[in-house]
Amino acid sequence: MTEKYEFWNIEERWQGEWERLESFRVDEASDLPKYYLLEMFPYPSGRIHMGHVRNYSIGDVIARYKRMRGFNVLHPMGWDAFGLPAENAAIANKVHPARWTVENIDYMRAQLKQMGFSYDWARELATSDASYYRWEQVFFLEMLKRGLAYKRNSAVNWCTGCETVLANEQVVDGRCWRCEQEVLMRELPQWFFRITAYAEDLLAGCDDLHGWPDKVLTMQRNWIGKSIGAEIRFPLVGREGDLAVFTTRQDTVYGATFVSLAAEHPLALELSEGTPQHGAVREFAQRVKRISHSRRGDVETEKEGIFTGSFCLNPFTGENIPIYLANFVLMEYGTGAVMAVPAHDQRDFEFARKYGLPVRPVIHPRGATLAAEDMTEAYVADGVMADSGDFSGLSSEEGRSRIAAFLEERDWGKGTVRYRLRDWGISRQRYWGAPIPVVYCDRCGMVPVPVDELPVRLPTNVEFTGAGGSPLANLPEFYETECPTCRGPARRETDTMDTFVESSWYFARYACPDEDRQPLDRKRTDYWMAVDQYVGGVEHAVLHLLYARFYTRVLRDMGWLSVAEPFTNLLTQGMVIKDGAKMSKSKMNVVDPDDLIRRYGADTARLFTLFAAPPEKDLDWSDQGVEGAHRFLNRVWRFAMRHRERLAEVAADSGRIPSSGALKELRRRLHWTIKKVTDDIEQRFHFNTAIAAIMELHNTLGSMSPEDLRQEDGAALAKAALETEIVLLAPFVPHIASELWQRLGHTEALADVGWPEYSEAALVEESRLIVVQVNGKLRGKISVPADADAERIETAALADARVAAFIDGRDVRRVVQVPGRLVNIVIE
RNA sequence: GCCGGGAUGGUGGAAUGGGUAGACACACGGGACUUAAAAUCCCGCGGGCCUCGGCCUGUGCCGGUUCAAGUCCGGCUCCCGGCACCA
Repeated sequence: MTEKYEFWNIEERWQGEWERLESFRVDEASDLPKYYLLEMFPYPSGRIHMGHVRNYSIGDVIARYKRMRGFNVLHPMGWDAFGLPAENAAIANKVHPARWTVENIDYMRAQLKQMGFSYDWARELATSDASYYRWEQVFFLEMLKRGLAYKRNSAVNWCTGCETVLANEQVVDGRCWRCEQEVLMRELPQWFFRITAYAEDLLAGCDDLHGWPDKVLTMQRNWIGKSIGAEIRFPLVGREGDLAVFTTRQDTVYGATFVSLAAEHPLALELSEGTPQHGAVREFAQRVKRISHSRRGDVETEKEGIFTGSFCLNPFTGENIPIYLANFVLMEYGTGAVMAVPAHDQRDFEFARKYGLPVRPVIHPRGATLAAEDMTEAYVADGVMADSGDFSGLSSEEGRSRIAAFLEERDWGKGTVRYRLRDWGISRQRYWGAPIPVVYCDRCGMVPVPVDELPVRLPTNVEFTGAGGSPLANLPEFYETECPTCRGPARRETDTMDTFVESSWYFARYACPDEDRQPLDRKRTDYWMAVDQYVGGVEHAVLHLLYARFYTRVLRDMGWLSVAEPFTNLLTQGMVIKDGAKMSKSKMNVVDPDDLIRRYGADTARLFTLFAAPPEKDLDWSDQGVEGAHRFLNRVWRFAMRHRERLAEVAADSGRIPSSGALKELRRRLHWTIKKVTDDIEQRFHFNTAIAAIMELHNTLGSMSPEDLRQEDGAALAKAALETEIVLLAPFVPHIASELWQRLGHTEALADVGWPEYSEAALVEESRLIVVQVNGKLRGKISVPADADAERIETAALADARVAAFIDGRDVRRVVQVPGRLVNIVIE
């Protein structure tokens, strides 16, 4: 009688074994080369979903594979534990965010253990622990000292209902996502990280990230958005001062017939002072300022503006040109003022036509001349400069560099570079986040909390009502404090940090999670960093991955790390799709990992998610596909159990060349499979084709004749094939593989077994199948000895009966050979 | 609008430096075992024609390069993702 595949017992037993033996615990005292594999840590939302199963299955294959290849593999797991959902749960269910978070972590940790992922649990961390965020407060103070953290007034989304700041993602159609009240823009003092100081470095660093997908690098480059151009100062008419504008098209400056300002521009109101339109200008500016950024940023919004009543001088043409406010000019980019060139910018063109401003073409396409009256849209391409003084006749490109030089010569401006990247706003008017460690004193102003008084802990006795803004701002026990400098009364900062700050350095903390005297232990981070392979969803292509790159540079400059780039290689996995849509509660298409584990086991769940698609593509969920994966594991199990006794009688041997043809084929396939699986994992993480290859090996093994199995050499080869198959399966389905390995009589842990080697010689076939084409079309197949030379193959091809029939006496013009594969006979 | 990525059987997907298109699996059809069902095993499975040995055709569409194109080049169509009034 053969025993059944009782996955529930097997999986529980091996998970217990790995835990008991601390099988995946690592330290720095190892002679093996290090390998740091990391998957993006989860937010403890309650339970794991299929996206997690996929992400962590992919990571676990790589971790287990690298271990078998002889690496000292760091594979940690933790929790991105601060964030809004905990607070919302507190409001809705009257559960404290800390308790909600801890309970979720406990449940999800158990789920991850049930999946059999090979984490070093000794390094587990949760970002909401003071033992984690205290170090973030240390970093903050250091950044403050270096001018990398600063506070300034900034326009924010303000929900009139909840009386709180909202992230851009929380504004839906200009309304609050939760209470649906109107969202307005409001100026509030906010904390920022000066990521823009690293814009050029972050951009240049992209060129060296050869292990990242091009798609992600492109997105990062676009996000940083470098523009090379010039700053030009337009002197104000009838008063002191000037207006600085930024342009990338200084070659069009002779066509600048007005200047447009953002509503937030410091001179916006001043310039209309004392003019009849002052009231109208004020009203316009206020109206525009209140519109949320998402709505103002809409291309469809009609271009609108108002004349300020003032003029400035275009220093190139000597003309006085009007100054307008315009709703499409952004204060955050450039200088908040643009020189308007209607003939060569589509927005300025529309604006000029609407308000009757002059359109003056100063760039002509090669071999043509533009006339303002005939233009129906702006000519935005490069061309030849005209009506541009001494610069006329130059190409746009040449003109740009000449004018930039000319600006500096005359001190009218200079060539300059601008980035779209903005400083990172990290203030959140929220409870469940890391407190920003500063206090405000009436006498001393803003004072950092001294390092030895850290951490500034989150208070626990908090009411969550969902109204009246941040709970911390309503808690005198928290914000009433004394000034560290003068010991007078002071008010504590009640903003907390964006949760993206925690996830910007957790990977470094995994190197030394128990370090309690300093944030990072340079010795240990130097050993483990950078992360050799990072795995996660592509949705983090910009935010998290850019913040982490920035923060790593900051930590390097502060001396905490030696590397500039945190992640050497990046694998972005696709989404899990069912019935044509991403799995989500609202779509009612969620498959719960718990159900899957209960019905089929973790190995089946892992196998299916790895087999159904290559990692970077979206994965189409299929219940029947899961069944299929489960059936395969059953087949492997039954085969091993059925032949266990026979195989125990022989020693595994795949070196010897067996007698029968079928066995020779099995031996060749065995070695080929090792090569195929190794290459698929090593070179491109294509686990689906690796698993397919193992299935093919199993199919060949399974169709072995009873006669071959009775033979000594047959049984020895079968044993080698089965054991190799189990070892190759180990990274994918570790429980069943471990169980079978043990049942086949091995005492050594499968995780410690080395990855199998293949023999190049064993791949060579005795005879090869050569495809014969006539004029590029498949006409026959011939079998030739492996060592046959080209001449012999050609002769054999021409002699093939079917091929001869197609040639049918016609002249052979040419014969093309692909060595060992194909012959193409070209006839007239 | 700009920047990426993609389109291959009924389905998910293979084909890695142009060289047998459809590996592996799912679904489906037929058969074996069974009193029956499930499970398992075997056979078939792009389309069309067929004298059953084959023949023609086929990788979104149109054209090109090549002895040879899913793969390279030019021009389209549609789908997905990101950014989006960035001066």
